[in-house]
Amino acid sequence: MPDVLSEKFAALADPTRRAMLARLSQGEANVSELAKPFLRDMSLPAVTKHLKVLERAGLITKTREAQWRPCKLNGDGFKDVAEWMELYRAYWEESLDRLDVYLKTVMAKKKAAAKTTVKGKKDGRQK
Amino acid sequence: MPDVLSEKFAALADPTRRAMLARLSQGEANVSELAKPFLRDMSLPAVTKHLKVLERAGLITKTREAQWRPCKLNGDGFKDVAEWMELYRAYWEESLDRLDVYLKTVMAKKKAAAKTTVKGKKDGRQK
DNA sequence: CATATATATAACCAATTAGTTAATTAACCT
DNA sequence: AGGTTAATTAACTAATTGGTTATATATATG
Repeated sequence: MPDVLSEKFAALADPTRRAMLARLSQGEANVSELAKPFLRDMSLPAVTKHLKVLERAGLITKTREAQWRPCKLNGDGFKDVAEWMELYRAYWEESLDRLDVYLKTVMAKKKAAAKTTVKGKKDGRQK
Repeated sequence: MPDVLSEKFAALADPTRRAMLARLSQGEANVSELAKPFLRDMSLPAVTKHLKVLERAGLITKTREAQWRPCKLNGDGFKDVAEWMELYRAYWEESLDRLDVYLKTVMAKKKAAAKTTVKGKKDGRQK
């Protein structure tokens, strides 16, 4: 992988790894703790590999404590991803606005329909 | 790819595709317009493939207009990615805070050092 | 209809990924 | 020293990715 950002996005493109991040957002955990929810689906070496991907991407840090390897989220590592996302905020918020507008129109129509119905016209056709 | 979010992150994990999104954030463009900056590095079918990845991930939409295929950003498609990122905002902002605190301490120390120097004590040692 | 332009598909290939099992390292505990 | 627990490394495999070239489709135009 050439650039940092691609490496991070690639690391995030896996539900197991995202679940691990979610777990780590609750606090530090060592490898076997992190592995536990996944050992039905995959082996421990697979978990080790996933953690290595997250570590190399700079999204977590792994330290040593006796035979354990406590991992924690590296908040700093999320910054450039977040920053990249910011570039597109306008676009998804715009579409939130559009949704908002759409919902308002729908509601307005429903209200109007309800009103006419109440008034006895009962012609609820749209369009 | 199983889940939507993984598909989106995977789509974003490529600098060519991110560049295409950047281009589309400036406005609609058809395939050959989008391809132009990359034709030194790759063929047109490669570009088509990248666009398909972005389209399947729901990050762009492609329409038809005669023999052209105008593409545009699908703002809506960014929402769930942004939403996922939000879950971690606290963590990267926390580390922004830590940086901020760190910088403030450094600055405070520098100022203090400068002050004592001005007062003629010229003992600028730190720590 | 013939041709040019814009784009997509097919068939293929090399590199990477996500997993496996088996073996290895490291640290602790009697 | 010997055993147990925690984690990693090695060697392998199947599936996916990102690219290729050659071919095909679709639309506009002379």
